[in-house]
Amino acid sequence: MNRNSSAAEPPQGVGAVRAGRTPSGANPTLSEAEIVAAALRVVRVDGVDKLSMRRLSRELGVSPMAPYYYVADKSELLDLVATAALAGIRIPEPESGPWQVRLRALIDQIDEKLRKHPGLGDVLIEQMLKKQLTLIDAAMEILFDAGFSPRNVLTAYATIHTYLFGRSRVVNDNGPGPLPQQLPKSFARAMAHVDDLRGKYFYEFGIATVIDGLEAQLVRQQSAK
Amino acid sequence: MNRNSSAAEPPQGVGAVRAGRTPSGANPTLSEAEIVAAALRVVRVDGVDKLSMRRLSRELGVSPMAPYYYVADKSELLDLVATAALAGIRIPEPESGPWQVRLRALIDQIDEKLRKHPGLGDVLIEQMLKKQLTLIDAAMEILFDAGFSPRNVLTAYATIHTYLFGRSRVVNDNGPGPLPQQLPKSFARAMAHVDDLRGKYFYEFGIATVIDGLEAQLVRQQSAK
DNA sequence: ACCTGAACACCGTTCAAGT
DNA sequence: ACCTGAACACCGTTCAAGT
Repeated sequence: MNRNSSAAEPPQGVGAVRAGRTPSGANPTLSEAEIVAAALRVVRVDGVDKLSMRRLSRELGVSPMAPYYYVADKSELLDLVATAALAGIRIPEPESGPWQVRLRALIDQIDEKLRKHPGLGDVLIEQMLKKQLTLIDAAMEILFDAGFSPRNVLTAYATIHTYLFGRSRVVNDNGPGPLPQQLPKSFARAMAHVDDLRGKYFYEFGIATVIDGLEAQLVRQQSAK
Repeated sequence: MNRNSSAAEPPQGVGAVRAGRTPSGANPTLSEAEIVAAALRVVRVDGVDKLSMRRLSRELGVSPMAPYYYVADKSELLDLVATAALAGIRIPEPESGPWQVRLRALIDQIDEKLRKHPGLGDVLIEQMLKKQLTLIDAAMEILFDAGFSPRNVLTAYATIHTYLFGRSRVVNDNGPGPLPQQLPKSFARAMAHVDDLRGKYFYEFGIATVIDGLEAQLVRQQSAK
C-alpha cells in the first residue's frame, strides 16, 4: 500500500561492475554495517518492536533473506543493534568522584541512549550477563570500589539493571486514556501528577531511590561483618 | 506432529442436548471463565509468550476464532489473565505495621504470583495505570500514610512498579551459557555468585534497596519543605 | 560470494457463513 | 447465540536455486 521507501531500487543492472563499490552511490553489496544502520533507523523511528527481518529487508531494498547472509538470525541482529546503540558511552574515571557520582554518570549516559532507541531496554534486560560485558564490568568496578562484597556487587548490579532497563517500558505512549468508572481514592489523588512520569522528575526520583537504597545496603553489609 | 491435547474432541455430536450443560463432563459451550482458565494453564506451563489466540483455541479444542466470541482481542485476554493471576492478594491492614512492612507484605504477595506466571510482569508493566486499580490504590494508600506528597506517591509507586514487574525478566532461564573470551576483571569476580540471582537473596536485596531508597526520598522530601 | 524465490510453520484478526 | 472456515497481512526461517 505504501510507496516503496526512498532507498535505491535493487541495484543489479547498474553496470558490469564485478565487485567492490560502484562509481555512483548505489550499493553493489550489503554489509553488516549497512544492515545495522538500517536497523537502527527503524528502531529510532518506530521502536524495536517494529523491527522485523522483513521490515529490515524492505528498508534495505533487498529480498527478505538477504540480511541472513550477514547475520545468523534475528537475535544476533538485536545484539548488533544493542551494541551499536550503546556505542560512545564514556566510562567515568575513578578519580572523577565518589562511587555514587560515577555510577550516576554511567547510568545517565545509558538512559540517554535508551530514550533515543524505544524498546531497546527490552532487548538489553534479557541478555544481561551475555553481552555488553565492558559496560557491565565498568558498573561492577564502581560497585567494588564502593566496598560491596563480590556477591553484593552482582546483586547490586542486577538491581540497577532491572530498574534501568525496565524503566523505559513504564508509561510510554498510551495517553491519558478513558479511565473507567470512578477511581479509587488514593489512586485519584496521585494521578493528578501523571505528567511527571514522562519527564525528568520520575527519572531523578527513581535513580536516586536506587542509589540511596544501595547506600543503605552497603551500610547493612558493613555492620553485619 | 504432536498428538492432539488430551482435551475432549470438538463436542458437537455427543447428543441432541440443545443448550446448557450436558449430563457428561463435556462442554457444550465455551465461557469466559473456561477461556481464562485455559489461558492461565498455558501461562503457568509455558509462559505468557507462548500464549497465542491460536494456542488457546487448541487448548480448548475449538476453532481459532471461537474465543473471539468472548474476548474482543488478545489484549483483553491478557487483561483477564492478569486479573485472574493476581486474584487472592490480601491488602495489609493499616494497623498491621509501619508503611515499610505493609508495603513489603503487598509486594511479596505480588511477586509470589509473578513467579507462578512466567512473563506476566511483561503484561503488567505496560498497562500499569489502566488496570489493577485496586491493587495500585492499595500501594498508593500505604505511600500516602508514609507521608509522601501526592506527586511523590505517584513517582514512588512507579519506581516500585518498574522494579517489581521488571525483575522477573532478568536472568530467567538461560543457563550459564558458553561465556566468550576471557572475562573482564570485575565482571569475573562478581559472576562467581550468579546462582544468587535466581534465589531469594536477589529478591531480598532488591526489594530492600527500593524500600530503603524510598525512605531516603521521604527524608529528602521532608527536609526540603 | 552474494542474493532471490518459494515454501513452511507460525501469528492476530476480519468477514461471511453455518447451525 | 455460538461457532466454523477461508482469507489477509503479517512474522522468522529453511532450503534450493540463480548469478
